[in-house]
Amino acid sequence: MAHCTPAQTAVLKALQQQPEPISAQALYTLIKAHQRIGLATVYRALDALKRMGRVQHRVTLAGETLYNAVEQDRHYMTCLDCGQSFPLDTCPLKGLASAHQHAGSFTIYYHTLEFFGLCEPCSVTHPHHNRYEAAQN
Amino acid sequence: MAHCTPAQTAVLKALQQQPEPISAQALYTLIKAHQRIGLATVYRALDALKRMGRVQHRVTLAGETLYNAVEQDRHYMTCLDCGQSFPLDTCPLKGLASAHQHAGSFTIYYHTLEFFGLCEPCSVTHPHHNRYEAAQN
DNA sequence: CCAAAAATGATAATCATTATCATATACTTT
DNA sequence: AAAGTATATGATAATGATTATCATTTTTGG
Repeated sequence: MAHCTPAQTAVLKALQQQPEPISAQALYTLIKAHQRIGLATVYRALDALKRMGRVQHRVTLAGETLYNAVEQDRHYMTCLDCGQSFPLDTCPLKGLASAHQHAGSFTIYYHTLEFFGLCEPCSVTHPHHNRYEAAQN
Repeated sequence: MAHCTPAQTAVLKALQQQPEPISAQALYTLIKAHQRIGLATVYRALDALKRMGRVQHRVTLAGETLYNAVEQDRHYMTCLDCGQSFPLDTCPLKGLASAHQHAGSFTIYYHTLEFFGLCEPCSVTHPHHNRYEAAQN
């Protein structure tokens, strides 16, 4: 197997058209509206595309797995309190050459990067001081 | 609820002693050997600690969820072919001030960062050229 | 100390994901 | 082009990490 199957192509193209990361189930529903495809096939295609370095996944704080095409290099700041993810304007690794091709003997296709903390509204409700040190005990 | 419960403390301390990220199930087995604790409690403690910013999770390519204490700021390069994760020596965001405290109005507690690609042995078996462009079709 | 609230442990339930298997499709050989 | 072989697919059953449930225990606050 050295090329993309029709199903994998359909999955990749659908992902490339998504404005936001999407779940496997939602992707299945989306594609199924236009062509015959099985849920298992969507999962298999996603897995294959992941291993090809074309698709990446991110698991949210709530445990949901979301997929996106790797060329959509998007990063988020996720609030630990309300769970909202705020997209960053640019990739923080922009200036880091090693992030984009090689690190030592390792060939890099893509990276994942996310920040976790408190958004402004939540840090007012739950001041940094109390929360962080409370967990220290 | 403004402080750490005994179970949460046990979970956090166990995590802080782990040389590597660990699964919830393995953590449960580990702690249970020393004290009475339920599996559901381990999961609840992990979730609470995650929301407190003390614990983070990472989901491997194989779908396994691993947890670590956030002070163990470790990053990996993961091979898409063999699935092996190679730890980085230092945090690539070391020089990025915004990564460690504030980004705009967002208070940052921790970040996750991982690179995906091919390790040297696998890139010999599966040259970059063929794999990447084959998926372009 | 006591009532109320929160956390716990055992275990059943959930559901995203994967395994199974018959069939379809793609690839290779004749 | 046909036949043989290999791979992928779709429907659906199975899986297992994780969460819900509930009686009980522990913690909190007055």
